[in-house]
Amino acid sequence: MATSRRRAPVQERSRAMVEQILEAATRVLSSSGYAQMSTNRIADEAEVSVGSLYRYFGDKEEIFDELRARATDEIMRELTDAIVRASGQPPMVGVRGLVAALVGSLQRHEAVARALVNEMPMGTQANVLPEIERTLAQFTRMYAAQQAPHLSAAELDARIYLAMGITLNSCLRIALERPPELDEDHLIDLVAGMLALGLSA
Amino acid sequence: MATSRRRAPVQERSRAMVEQILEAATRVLSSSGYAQMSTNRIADEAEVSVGSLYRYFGDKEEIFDELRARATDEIMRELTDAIVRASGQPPMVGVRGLVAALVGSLQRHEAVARALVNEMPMGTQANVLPEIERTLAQFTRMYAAQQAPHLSAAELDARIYLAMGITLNSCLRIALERPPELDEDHLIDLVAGMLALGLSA
DNA sequence: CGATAAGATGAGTAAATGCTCAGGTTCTAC
DNA sequence: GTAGAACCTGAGCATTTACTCATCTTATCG
Repeated sequence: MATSRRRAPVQERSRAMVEQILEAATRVLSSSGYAQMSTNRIADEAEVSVGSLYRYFGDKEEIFDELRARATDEIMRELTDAIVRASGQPPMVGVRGLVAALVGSLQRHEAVARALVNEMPMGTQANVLPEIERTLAQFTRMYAAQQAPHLSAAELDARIYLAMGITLNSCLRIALERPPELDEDHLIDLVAGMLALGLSA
Repeated sequence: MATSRRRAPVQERSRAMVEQILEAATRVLSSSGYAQMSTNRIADEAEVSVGSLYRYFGDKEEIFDELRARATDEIMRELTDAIVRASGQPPMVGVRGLVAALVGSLQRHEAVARALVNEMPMGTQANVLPEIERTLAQFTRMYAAQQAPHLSAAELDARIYLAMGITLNSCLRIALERPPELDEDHLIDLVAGMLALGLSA
């Protein structure tokens, strides 16, 4: 096991420090991007020594991993909530709710989302946020099977593959870089509409 | 002008070296990604001294810029060809031709495309390959205005915004990371269909 | 040929980065 | 109170990176 030198904080003092470090990391990430997110810089920003940082994080990536894990958890929670709410509603309303939930979640985790999308080594958007994509794909498969039962399995796979990319990409763009003259709600409507049409037509 | 220390090669010898450097850079980029694409590594791979490299390229970015410029030029040429061919054909055939051309071009410039999408600092896919996106947007606007003249200007803007993201994202994914069990031509059909529908419906 | 420009070299520099460790402080439990 | 654990510090090491320059070689042309 312990391939990492990471220790778990046990006293309140150190638990607070871990939080400080993660907050500082988010700030650095947000303002300067992943490439500039060095351990020295994070320690500096957190007003903590590098040594302390390395007591609780085995290496640089573990810090980012923790940020990603936390963001993913929250997004997943909001997404599954949206899926539950969607199940009781007419198809289009449900899909729209999902898209809106995803956009909102990504906005609330801008720093991490941006880093994942723009600057992470190895990983087109397919490999980004894999947990989220899996959950989304599961819902999409169910939805498509219901709305378009005439499609073959291979056909379904192809459409889901495209729908995943389109959903993530569109939601990311709406959340992170929408030009102010375009209305957010309307863009969400359009995406939901295209997805519903593209999956079943 | 000369904010860069770059010299232009005048003898055959040095022109060949510049090519060697660019080829080596592509190889490094392809095998290890943008972050590992250091000047020392490129010089090593090209079997050329760092000093020589810096005689013809002001800094690291200029090397990548040259790769990008060359790739962009070729992709642009293929794209404008496809647009010309599209103009004589029925709408759906034209759109399909464009999508196919883009996928093919991106495949032929895998290393650069991958670097641009995955690892370049600052730039979601909207800002990637801006020249290409501009040309594509121009065509799309024309197409949509013809096929769906009833749409307001704002409505058109919103749809083009989404269509650009979807087109680039889908083409990149089809070109760079399509799972082998999904048929490329069929995916292209689906994308073209969704675009046509999404733009006018 | 001989002079000058173009080309090529690679050890070396300065800065940045990831990470360590010897040494000190604070907390906890008996 | 005191031993021992948990905690914290920051100078500094090893490595990597972008980039320079003194020095040498090759081409051009009158």
